Amino acid sequence: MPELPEVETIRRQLAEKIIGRKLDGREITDVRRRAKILIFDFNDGTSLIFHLKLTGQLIFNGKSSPYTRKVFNFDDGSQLIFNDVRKFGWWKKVKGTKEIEEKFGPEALEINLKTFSVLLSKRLNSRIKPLLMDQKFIAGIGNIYSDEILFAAKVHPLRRVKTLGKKEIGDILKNIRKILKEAIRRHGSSVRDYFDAYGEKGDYAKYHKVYQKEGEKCLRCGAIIARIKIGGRSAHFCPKCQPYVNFYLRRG
DNA sequence: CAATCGTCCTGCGGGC
DNA sequence: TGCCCGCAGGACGATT
Repeated sequence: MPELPEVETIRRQLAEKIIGRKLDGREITDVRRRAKILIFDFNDGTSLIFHLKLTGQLIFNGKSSPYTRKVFNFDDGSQLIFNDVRKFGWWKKVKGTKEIEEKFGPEALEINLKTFSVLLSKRLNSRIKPLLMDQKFIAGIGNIYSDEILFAAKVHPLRRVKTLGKKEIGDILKNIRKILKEAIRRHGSSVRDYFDAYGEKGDYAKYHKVYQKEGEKCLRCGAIIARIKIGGRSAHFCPKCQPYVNFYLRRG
């Protein structure tokens, strides 16, 4: 479920609520995010890290439910509830976060065009959608936003990197920034289980243009949105706006 | 290096 | 109506 915009929304909300509060006597000094991982730093140098995977929720002063897997009790009586229907999510205490943070590629909202281009040039035979979702390549993008980004950039999800022109690479990066930022502004996409740290839904799903729009008309050209499987995952795209190109095109 | 598949787990919605 | 099957936003490891 949660991709970068959803985790970032939760991070911002929790930072406001829990920095300065204490868990078991240790004070929270910072709430950070790396890729889709949420990090609470404590004043003793330890950290508590979370991955929400598909259905995890972290709700401040929420009420517990049959899907509550953990309740974190702050010293002042407030609570943080971890719900997780499918139980794929996890949390753990660590002494430092360096090792974990180094596993990921650059943050999607921090990478510049030069770095992005250099990284792409090392993966010329990869298909673009799975690559954008590869956290070791670039961190924070999942299935929803990769579909939306590629639609906005007019790039077919199966295109191999070596067939992409400079303009297309620039358009992909521009839309990574644009779409992720807009989604953060809308508090993320509530497709099914996602709720923010206040237990409220994000608004961005209603701006999705291709994700879960199979059979609907493309808002840009009127063609019918298609869905295919790529490595077991659904990819949604407009076959007319995002034509499949299997050879190099010189495009400015 | 690239791609696919199985795996963790539960609920929901479509189709019959 | 009711049941069964396939599918779901993530990510890892094994295999080819």
